[in-house]
Amino acid sequence: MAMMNEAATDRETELIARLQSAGYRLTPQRLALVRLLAHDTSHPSADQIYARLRADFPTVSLATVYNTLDVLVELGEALPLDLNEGSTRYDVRRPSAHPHVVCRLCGRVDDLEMDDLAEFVRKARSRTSYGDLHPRIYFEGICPTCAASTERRSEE
Amino acid sequence: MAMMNEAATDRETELIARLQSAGYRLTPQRLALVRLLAHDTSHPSADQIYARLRADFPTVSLATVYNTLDVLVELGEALPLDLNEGSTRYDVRRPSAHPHVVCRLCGRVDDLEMDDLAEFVRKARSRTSYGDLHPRIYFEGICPTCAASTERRSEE
DNA sequence: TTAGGTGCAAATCATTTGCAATCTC
DNA sequence: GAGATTGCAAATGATTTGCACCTAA
Repeated sequence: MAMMNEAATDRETELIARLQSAGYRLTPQRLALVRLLAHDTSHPSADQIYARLRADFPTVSLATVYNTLDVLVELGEALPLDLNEGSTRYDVRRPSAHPHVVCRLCGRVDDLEMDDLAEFVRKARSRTSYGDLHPRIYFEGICPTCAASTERRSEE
Repeated sequence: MAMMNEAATDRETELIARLQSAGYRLTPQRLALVRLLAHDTSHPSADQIYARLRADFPTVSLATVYNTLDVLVELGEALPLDLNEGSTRYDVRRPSAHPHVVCRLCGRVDDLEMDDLAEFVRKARSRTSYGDLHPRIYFEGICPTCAASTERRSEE
């Protein structure tokens, strides 16, 4: 647990440093947004980020949220996830491309550790004439919570 | 070549049979759409299908194209591809989930043969508590054509 | 005759953009 | 003061929907 908090704090500091050294201004909203995202493991959408940010900054606009997310993506510090879910979700804690699982029912998103991803990508490269290949991998499924409630329902 | 045409014709017949046995009417538009898709290897978007269909059926509407595509997807005969490209592309020739490559520059889409996909999916299943897992895998890259023209441009 | 199909126009929803006001270096 | 940042409202673009008409078993 101590490790997790440490890591999260590190990520926050890292992001702030990154934004500043890239010449971006660190406004109160941006600071709050970065803090939010550095600690958030839920892979939120722009809309969800907007809703949470408004608790502290009632005047913040959705456009600003999108703006800041774009900046983070440009810097390679946020990974946009297109999970066929309507809206784009963002992974700011681990911005390098990695697989995810999405719950088909509730939209919950989790990271998926695939230690053989590199091998998989290497094989893909060897089987296509396309260059500069980057993986976009996720799995649709049913999360444990939804599975449990579905089961309960069918037992009735 | 003979094999390809045969396979394509088979797919066309297959699709027609599938639609009819599922109780769907085979209207002239649907027939034309199915024919188009059975032979099309370009993974077209609804819009592209619409444009081509209008050559033969000037009054066809985009809503009808979406309708018919939805029917095919429901029957498991079309694979919708969300390639982070703005619009959904469709693979009707090989409707079972398989990896693709997309060109970042021109949007070209090709199938990618990954004979170890099953193994990869098996490993994913063993590493998550999500059930009923289905893969959504594609790679972004630069197609040979775009790579060639980019090279040419930088040589000038 | 009746449910399935069709076409049009309007609605929806995520995202982007124009622009004037504001802030920061 | 120049350039970045913000917020609002309007624009965009893919997809869906409401609804009246049509058409084949």
